[in-house]
Amino acid sequence: MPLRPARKALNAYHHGDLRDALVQAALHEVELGGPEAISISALAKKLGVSQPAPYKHFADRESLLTAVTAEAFRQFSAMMRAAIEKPSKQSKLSRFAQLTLDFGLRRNGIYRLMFASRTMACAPKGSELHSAAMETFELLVEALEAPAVGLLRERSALKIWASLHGVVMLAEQGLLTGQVAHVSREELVEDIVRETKLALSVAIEKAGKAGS
Amino acid sequence: MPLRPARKALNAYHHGDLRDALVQAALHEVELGGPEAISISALAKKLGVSQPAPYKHFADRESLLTAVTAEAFRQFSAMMRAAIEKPSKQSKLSRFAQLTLDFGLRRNGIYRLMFASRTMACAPKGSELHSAAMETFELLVEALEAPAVGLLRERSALKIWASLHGVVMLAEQGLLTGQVAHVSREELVEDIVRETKLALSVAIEKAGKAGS
DNA sequence: CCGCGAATGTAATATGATATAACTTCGCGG
DNA sequence: CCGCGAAGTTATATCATATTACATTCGCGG
Repeated sequence: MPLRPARKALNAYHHGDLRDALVQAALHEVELGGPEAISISALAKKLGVSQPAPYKHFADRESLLTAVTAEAFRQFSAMMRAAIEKPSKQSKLSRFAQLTLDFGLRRNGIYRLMFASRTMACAPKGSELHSAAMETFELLVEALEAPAVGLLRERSALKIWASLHGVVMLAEQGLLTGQVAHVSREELVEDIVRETKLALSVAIEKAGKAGS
Repeated sequence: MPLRPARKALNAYHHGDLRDALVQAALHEVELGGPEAISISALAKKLGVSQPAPYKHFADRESLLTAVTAEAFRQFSAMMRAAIEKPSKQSKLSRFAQLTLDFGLRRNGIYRLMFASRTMACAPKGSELHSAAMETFELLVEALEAPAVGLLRERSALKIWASLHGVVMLAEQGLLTGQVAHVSREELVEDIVRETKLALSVAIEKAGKAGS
C-alpha cells in the first residue's frame, strides 16, 4: 500500500513531502539490511511514486544516503541527550555506553551507516554530516562529567568512544565469544567505563601535581 | 591489457587460474574503493575473460566477497605473525597495535571488508571466515605476552582489539580531531597499549591475592 | 590413442537498478 | 489569468547480476 503524503496532501499528482518520506523509508530499510539495502527504485515503488521521482530531491543514491545518515545522527543524538539528562542512579557515562551498545546491536544497519560506512568516511570536514557526528561526540564528552580540563577530557572521550565502537562491531560479528569463555557484552562495557573513569582521574591528579 | 594466467598457461581458451586471479584482482579493487567497489563484470573484463566466466568459480558476488575476505585475513595474519616474531625493542603488543592502525588506514578498503562489512557479520560461526578471524584474534592474545590466565587474558585482548578497531574507524572518518587539539593516532594507540598492560597486571595481581 | 565426462570457457538473454531526457501537472506570485 | 518553477510522469540508455544453453579443453580409463 502506497503510504500517503505526510504534510500537505496536495493531490494525487504531487506527493507533498516526498523528500522526507524517502529519508524515513530509507532509514527503515537500512535498519533491516544495512546501507547496501537502499534502492531508489524500491523506495519509489513503496511510496507509490514513479521510479525517477526521487531524483527530483536527491542527485543520486549517495546523496540520499548522506541525508539518511544525517537523520540517523540526529535521532541518535536526541536519544542520547534524553538518556543523559534523565536522572538515574547510574552514571551518565554508563548510560551513554550501555545505550550505545544497545543501539549498535538492535539497529545495527543504522549503526553501520553512521560509523562504518564509506558515506561517513567520505564526508568532508565541514559538511553537515561531519558536524552531526562531532555533535554526538560532544554529548559523550558531556556524559564524562569530568572537570573542564580540555585535552585530557577529550582524549578520554576518544578512547571510550573507540572502545565502545569496537565492542559493538566485534559483538555484531560474533567475535566476542573467546575460546575460554563467553564474555558478556554489558560486562565488558561496564569494565571499559570503569577503566576510563579511573584513568581519567589518575591523569587529572597527575596533571594537578605537575601544575602546582 | 588482459593479465596473463599465473600458473599453467593452458591456452587461449582456458585461463588456467581464474579463481585465484579473481580473488587477487578483487583484493586490489577493494583496497581502493572498499567492498562495494567489487564488480564481477569489471573484474572479468580486466582479466580478459567473458563476463559470466567468474560464475564458474563463485556462485555469486557475495561468495566472491567471502573468498576475498578470507584471503585478506590470511595476509593480515601473516603480516602480524612476522611482526610479533621478529625481535624488537618495542613490545609485541605495541608492534601489533601500531601495525593494525597502519594497516587499517593505509588499506582501509580491505580493513573495512574484514572488520566492518556485512560479509563478516553474516559469516556463520564455524565458517572458514569466522575461523580466520578467530585465528587473527589468537595472534593478538599471543602478542599480549601475559601469563596463561585464560579468561583475564582473553578479556584484555578483547578490550584492546575493540579499542584499536575503534581508533581506526574514527581516524578514517576524520573524527580524531577534537575541538581542543589534534590527537595523534599513534600516541592514542600507545596510550591504549599502556593502559591495557596496566589493567591486566593489576587484575592478575588481584586474582592472585584472591586465590591464595 | 581415443573418447568421454568434468571443468571451464563463451554467447545470448532476462531482470533489475541507476540515471537522464523530454514532457506534464499544479501551485503561486505578479 | 498567465506563465514560471517545483515536482511529478513516461520513455529510454546503460550497466551489473545472474541464468541458460552451448563450446572447448583437460585428463583419465580402456
